[in-house]
Amino acid sequence: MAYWMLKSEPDVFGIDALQKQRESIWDGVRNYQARNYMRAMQIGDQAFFYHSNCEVTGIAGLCDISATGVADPTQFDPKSPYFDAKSPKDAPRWDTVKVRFVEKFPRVLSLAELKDRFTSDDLVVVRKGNRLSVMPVSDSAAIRLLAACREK
DNA sequence: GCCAACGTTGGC
DNA sequence: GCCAACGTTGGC
Repeated sequence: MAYWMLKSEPDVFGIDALQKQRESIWDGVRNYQARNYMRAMQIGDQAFFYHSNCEVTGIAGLCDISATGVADPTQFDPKSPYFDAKSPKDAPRWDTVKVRFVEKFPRVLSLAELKDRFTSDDLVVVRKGNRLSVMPVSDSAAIRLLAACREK
């Protein structure tokens, strides 16, 4: 089982929304590196849920991957901001995964704390200028992260 | 294939 | 709102 980190703006879709819905398609990713990571995901992998662009940025919860190889429907929807006219219907350019809620942490582990406790080699998300919305997390970093996230 | 211009992300 | 970082686009 592998670990990942998924970034989202909580005003658009945050850990509370996922908890309510239980499961959701992770749509709207339009970056090839991020897509390639999603293509490498396996059912049962776990992903840290990171809140970006908000009051307290940091890790808010945990989810797992419940489906892989899902074509992102927004790429074919002309009304969607994520519409991609160049994506062939028979070979969708943007596929994604479904995620399931696992847990919400007692508090958000802030970016400042992450920078305190982890180096950019441990965790891509603390790297300055990092804009990737889907990132791998090594097993060893994931174990340490889980423990840190569950502290009160 | 290079690179400048431009748009977007995201922390602060 | 500012700005650094970075991806994409398009002219050449």
